[in-house]
Amino acid sequence: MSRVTRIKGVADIFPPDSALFTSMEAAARVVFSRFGFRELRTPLLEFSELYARSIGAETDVVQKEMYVFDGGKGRSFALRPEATAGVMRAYIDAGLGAKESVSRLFTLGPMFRHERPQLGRMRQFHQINCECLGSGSPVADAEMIVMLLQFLREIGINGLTLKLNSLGCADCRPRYRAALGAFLASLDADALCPDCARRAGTNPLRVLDCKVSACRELTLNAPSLADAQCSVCKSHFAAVLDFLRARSIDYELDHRLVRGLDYYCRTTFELVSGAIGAQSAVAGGGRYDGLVRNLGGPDVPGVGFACGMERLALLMGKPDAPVPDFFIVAACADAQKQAFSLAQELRDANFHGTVAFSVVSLKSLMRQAHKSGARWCLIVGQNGADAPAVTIKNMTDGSQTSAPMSEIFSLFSHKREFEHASTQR
RNA sequence: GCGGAAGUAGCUCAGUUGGUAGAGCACCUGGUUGUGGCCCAGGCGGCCGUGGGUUCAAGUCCCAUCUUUCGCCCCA
Repeated sequence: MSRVTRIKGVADIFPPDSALFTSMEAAARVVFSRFGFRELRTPLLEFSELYARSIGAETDVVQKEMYVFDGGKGRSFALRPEATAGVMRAYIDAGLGAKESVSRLFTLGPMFRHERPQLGRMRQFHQINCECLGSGSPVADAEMIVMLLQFLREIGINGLTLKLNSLGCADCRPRYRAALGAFLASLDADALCPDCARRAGTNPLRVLDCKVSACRELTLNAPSLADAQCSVCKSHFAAVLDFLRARSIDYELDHRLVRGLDYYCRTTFELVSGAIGAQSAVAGGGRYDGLVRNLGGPDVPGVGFACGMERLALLMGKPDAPVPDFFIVAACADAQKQAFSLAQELRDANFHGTVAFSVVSLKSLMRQAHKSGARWCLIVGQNGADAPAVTIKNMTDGSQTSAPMSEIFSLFSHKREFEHASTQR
């Protein structure tokens, strides 16, 4: 019989990693709610158009990486490749803009992109996402970054590099884009790498963060994005930096930090790690002031970020496996029913533990008990058939005591006394 | 879409210029033992990813193909 297989790029998350994901989600809920953020759960499925209009029809994410399929009635559906667009759609749908001046929302869950999988990059991956809609204030930008760092601290991740840049706004960025395009066109035709030669026409800003050293040298003399910005953008960015310095937050200005999603403007930021392989960006975000209006909603500004849970998990310490309170073995097949019932009584009293299923030798069962890591092993029905007795063995020091079945529950419930009594023997 | 590496026991991997398929862990049985742990012995377990080719003979050499993985690209 052929074996069923897993789709490439999707993962089964087993312990201990599943515990990492659970604790990440718990920490996100705790920290973000301190900042007044509420959890929003959006669908995994949206009309493809949503992403073309928000992320950008020409971006790699939309053109090459999105899972698109026929939704019937001539509509095209897509599995969400990121969360921001869906949150904007939900915000508009619910008319939140008319109900509150500022909306603070977070969402988390799986995203889907058809890429070649590698370390820290899956086709189904998981993100934690925060969006603050309704304020253009630099305080909102700074608060996002502060909140992100506090969340990371909460899950034990420190020492990431915060990179910052400003992309300008709808007024000044097109001017810069044109100037940069003209500069790139003035270079030798084959001076840039093939990718950049293509990008120079489609998205010249992306040439700035090409990793090929030749391209980087050529663009050293390119017009400066910072200089080209209007005074409003400049003072906005200066204010953001000011707030960060007020909290002694270290950052690096990186004028090559150009986000690949078209909707970003003004502040963009990224947190990178040198310890998790090639996919070093752990979190990224920025401001997207025109986005809601472009999707047919009110003209509200917004700022947000996303962080990749798989990449965070690579940076987190592995948690200790939970230690069960007890492990029960039946000394003979006749005792299985009593072992089964005793285990359930203990679980009703909030102990946690397991029963050995197998009917192999007692020696083998005891080996399993040791492997389980349980502090106590209860051996049922060992002392003859007449009186159902239970031997309680302390797995740490090997001491043991026997008692009738009827007394075991109270004995075990008062574990402290029992522990004390067992050391007396 | 493009590169590099790797597919052998349930798991981690050895396998010499081609010559009968190996170890450790895990599992089972027995022995030993005042921690039924540890330790010792034995047992169970393999279409050597798949399909072709060369050869008296292929895990080993050649070709194809699939899968996994690390990169490029892109992104979190």
